[in-house]
Amino acid sequence: MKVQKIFDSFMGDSIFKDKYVLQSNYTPQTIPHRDKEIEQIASILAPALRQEKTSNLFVYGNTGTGKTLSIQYLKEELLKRKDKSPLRIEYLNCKLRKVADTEYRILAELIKKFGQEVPATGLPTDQVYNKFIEVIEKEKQLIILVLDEIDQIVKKMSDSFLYNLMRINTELSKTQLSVIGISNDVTFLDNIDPRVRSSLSEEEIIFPPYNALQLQDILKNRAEIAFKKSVVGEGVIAKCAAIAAREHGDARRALDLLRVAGELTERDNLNKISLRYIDQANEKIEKDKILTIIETEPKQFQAVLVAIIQLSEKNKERFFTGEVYQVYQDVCKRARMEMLTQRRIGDIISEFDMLGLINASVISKGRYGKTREIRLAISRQIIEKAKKIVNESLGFV
DNA sequence: GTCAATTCACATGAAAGAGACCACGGTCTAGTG
DNA sequence: CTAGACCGTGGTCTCTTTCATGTGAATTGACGA
Repeated sequence: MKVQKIFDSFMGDSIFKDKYVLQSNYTPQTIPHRDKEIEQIASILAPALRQEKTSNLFVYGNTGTGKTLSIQYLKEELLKRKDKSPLRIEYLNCKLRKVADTEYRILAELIKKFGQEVPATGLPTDQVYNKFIEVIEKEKQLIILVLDEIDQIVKKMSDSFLYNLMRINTELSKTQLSVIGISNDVTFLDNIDPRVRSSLSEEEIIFPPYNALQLQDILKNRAEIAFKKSVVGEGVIAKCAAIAAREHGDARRALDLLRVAGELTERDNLNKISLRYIDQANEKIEKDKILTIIETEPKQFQAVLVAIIQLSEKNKERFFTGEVYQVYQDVCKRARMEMLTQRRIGDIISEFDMLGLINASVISKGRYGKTREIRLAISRQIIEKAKKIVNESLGFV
């Protein structure tokens, strides 16, 4: 039986010793090549141990450069050392949908961390605000608030929330609050209120991308714990590192690559990861990412995607917003669904651009107007799969 | 030929509506003593 | 008398629509050489 075989191979020797080490939520003991940054941050945060308010800090760097990891590490260390001093460090990721992407929800989440509950909705925001202040003022303490992906806050709402947050110290009598903002987009500092900017980035630290050699180091460290001996073939780590280095030095990417390559190897019942599995892994990651995005997208978005795919199939490479809208209207008619306005479709298209499903750039065709030039950014094989998913979900056959 | 004005086809912004969700407080109802 | 059911009000949140304004260069058309 095939099933038995599959299970057998899982029961038998795995090439993994501890796969968890390669997952993104794993916190390693050491963080290679980040000593300098960690030291800098440490010296900024150190006053907290003496009950002094620390400067607000803005940490910037691409994804997978160890920002979050470093902060988490320092958080642990600080809390270890704090003795009885009333220091609290709260970490909050502002990107998590449905958890912390509005002012209200962030406050609610923070209040929850301080051990109180607020309803998910229904209260006026300023009431939640007051509640938050009340909660943190209950006892004298020093609070360091870590806001990961802080750029999302500004993107989704205005910067007024940050402004309030920066100002909140004036409303506090006992407690003091400092903020650490983590972002992978520096440009976001440019479009926020200068007052907020200057107080948020009292201190600024940049995490540069890892280069290929550093990535190799990181991978080696983890691979030793993650895999059994002599599982990782010649050059495998170097290749993972090279691919990830090409993509902005993203360590998370490199680790994913290694993990998926391992999984694929295991699935083929081999006990040594060879180079060709890295390529496979690279494809698989890309494909999975795109397909899950497509799958989870709402119907209207899928309809737009259908339109884009149809256009790219017949009408050569590039096309424009207006064309997409026309085909989209057609798609809607066939699927018997409501049509959205062109205004909205424009937004949807730019969201696709952000997701990386398409490449779109605004161009001017002079006399013939200004529009977005759109190109599908999905490879052929994935398109077929994507088409299937989307057609099914819209009820086409 | 040169130069500014024109014009297109949208982009981009702001505001506001619709519909879903929810908390809160007041009123009504039925069950209890 | 009281707990619970049932409303109405007022709040948030998301997705949209409506209205308004912006925009970059090909085209046009007037102008001067």
